[in-house]
Amino acid sequence: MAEKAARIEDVARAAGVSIMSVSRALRGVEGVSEATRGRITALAEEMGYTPNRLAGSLAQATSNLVAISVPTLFDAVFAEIIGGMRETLSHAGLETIIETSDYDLAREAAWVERMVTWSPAALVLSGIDHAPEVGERLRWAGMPVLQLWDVTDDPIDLNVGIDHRAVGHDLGQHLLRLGYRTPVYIATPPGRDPRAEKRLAGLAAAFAEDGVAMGEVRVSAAPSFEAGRDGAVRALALHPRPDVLCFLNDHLAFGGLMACEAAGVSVPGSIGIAGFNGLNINNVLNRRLTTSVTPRALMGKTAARMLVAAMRGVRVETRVAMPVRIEPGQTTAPRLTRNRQSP
Amino acid sequence: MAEKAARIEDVARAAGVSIMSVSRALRGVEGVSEATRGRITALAEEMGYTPNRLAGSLAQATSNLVAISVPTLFDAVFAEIIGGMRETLSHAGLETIIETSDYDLAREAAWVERMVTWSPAALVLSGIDHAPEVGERLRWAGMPVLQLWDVTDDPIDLNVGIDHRAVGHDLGQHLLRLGYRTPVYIATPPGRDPRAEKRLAGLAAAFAEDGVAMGEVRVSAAPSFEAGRDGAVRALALHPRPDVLCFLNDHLAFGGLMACEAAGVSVPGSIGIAGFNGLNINNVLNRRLTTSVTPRALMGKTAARMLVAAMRGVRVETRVAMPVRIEPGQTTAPRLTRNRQSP
DNA sequence: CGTCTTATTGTTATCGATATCAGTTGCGCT
DNA sequence: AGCGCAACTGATATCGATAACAATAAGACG
Repeated sequence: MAEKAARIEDVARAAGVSIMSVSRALRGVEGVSEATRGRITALAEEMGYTPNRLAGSLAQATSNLVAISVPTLFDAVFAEIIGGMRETLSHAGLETIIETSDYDLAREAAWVERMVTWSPAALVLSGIDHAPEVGERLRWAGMPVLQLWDVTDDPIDLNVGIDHRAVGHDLGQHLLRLGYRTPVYIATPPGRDPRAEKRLAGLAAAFAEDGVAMGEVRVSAAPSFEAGRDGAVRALALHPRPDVLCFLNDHLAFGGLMACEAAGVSVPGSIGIAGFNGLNINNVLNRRLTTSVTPRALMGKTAARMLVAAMRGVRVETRVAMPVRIEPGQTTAPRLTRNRQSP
Repeated sequence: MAEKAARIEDVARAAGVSIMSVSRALRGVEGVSEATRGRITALAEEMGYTPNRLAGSLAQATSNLVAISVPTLFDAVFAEIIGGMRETLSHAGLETIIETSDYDLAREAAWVERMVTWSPAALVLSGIDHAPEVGERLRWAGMPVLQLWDVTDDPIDLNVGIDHRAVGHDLGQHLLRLGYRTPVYIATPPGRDPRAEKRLAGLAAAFAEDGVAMGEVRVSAAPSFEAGRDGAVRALALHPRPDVLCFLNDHLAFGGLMACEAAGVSVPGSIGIAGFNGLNINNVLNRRLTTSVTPRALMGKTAARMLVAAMRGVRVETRVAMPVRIEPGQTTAPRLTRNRQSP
């Protein structure tokens, strides 16, 4: 029948001890003899007892929940970061509760407000740009807070990410070295993804250092394959025609690649294409995109480790900027010669 | 400073009423005059009071958490289903807590065991195949349970999904109609994804009904672009060479498409490619794959609505099988004529 | 052999809310 | 004026655990 779940009191009664002994025995806390601990553990197992987390968390004023906010799960990037965190966290007995903020800072702030009432063991936010009240609220909340994916000099608490501006700048220098001189940046409208704008700023700065101006094409709101395709179509119609298309990320870049192919524009023969993230779709493309490979799984793992350490009161390093490697497109080398000769 | 968060008692004291009045006022429960309710609400707002969910859930023996288990988040499919649920759930004031089981039934079972101690408002499982103890445990747990993505005649409670065997069967008939006679199924090893095996069963059955036998190629454990590519390479080496490659899903199918392209095998001129899911990568491909479009967002939304209704005690329909549409590859039509002429 | 540790176990208060039931108060009615 | 009922409001128990402290038992030691 619908037998009620066993409570700690039931186990205590069955074992003929007080509930405190059961509590101590099952948590592995000292204060019970090994003999009774064994007896209690066996009995609890047998009765199918699982402690009520709500009660336990309330009493301890802290739960085993790690609350994570990401902008979206549609982008494999955040799924991979979360995947990277997962093993370490679950190994430490922590559950993850995930929010997708859809790049909406107000929504993120409201979520933070709701989450703290769950007394999470730790809180993870994506990026370093938040609604003003968030930092204030969390700086003194008592739990470890980790800002992920972007880096800052003034983190709320812990911080693991990549320097998006530097990534953009590196890509710009890479493309300049290959001889590109008419770059266009293709992305969704600004205001949504601050990281993308930082990359653009770095990219534009790198080109500007060589006196090269960068064009911009902004497409529909959702960063999708289709957006990349549409952006590329519009970019190809520009005069003068760009010699390299820099996309917000690999998704858009792939859409752009397809558009170029459809338009009969050879890649990278007559136009270069650069993305961002190093998604594994690139591994099977016959014309690989130039991209910046972000260490997503490692970033997640590092973040999780820092969090677990911080929960235990250990705080070795609080800021980690991870390296990003530029992966050249498969056939970008030939351009170098050709362009050096005829700039 | 690190001022403690306001508790209900603080609000009560400030308003000069009992904590019960505050509780009633803020929950919108009847039993307080509109005058005092207004005063309390304003004061709570001003003091930045947010009720402690742990305490509230413990007292009510039910939380506002909806626990969702999916096999993986790397596959956009489950991210989209969750996305579809999200709006409806958050509108109803529910938080979602997500687990990725990595297709491991034991892990799913352990998670269920842990989750029920959080007194979730509802529980969502992916698929209908579970460890034996799971159904037993949940059938009498008191909370709504929804099985997602697959359908069954004997659900634990609620069920929304698609009939994978029928999907496979439909695809088989579709491909037969186009004249294909040497099909090969390319997938990861069996035992991991029961849905994929059901689709295969349906597919093979459809071909068998026309006396056509189907080949099978099994590749590395992770269902990735690379797996599809590798599978296609192996399939192309078979004798006789298959005339159509049916992949586990669109990811593998895309990898396969790239492999064919690289091998100079024209698609769909000399070989057909079929995937599953109707991911939007297909929208930008210059050679569209044949695929079965699964209504992922709608499925999520439907599931969420059924759950919310069930929580309110309303139980209109408990089983929903959603339609799946076959989307023909862009240029499969010509094959029809050609193959009919020379079978 | 009595006292002092130390290990083990139990008792009571607490976490921050909600449920239940017991007062109050005000008002309509006869 | 007296009565009854409804609308508010509050006091107390409860949810199922943990924290802090008290009590008991078992050795150690002089």
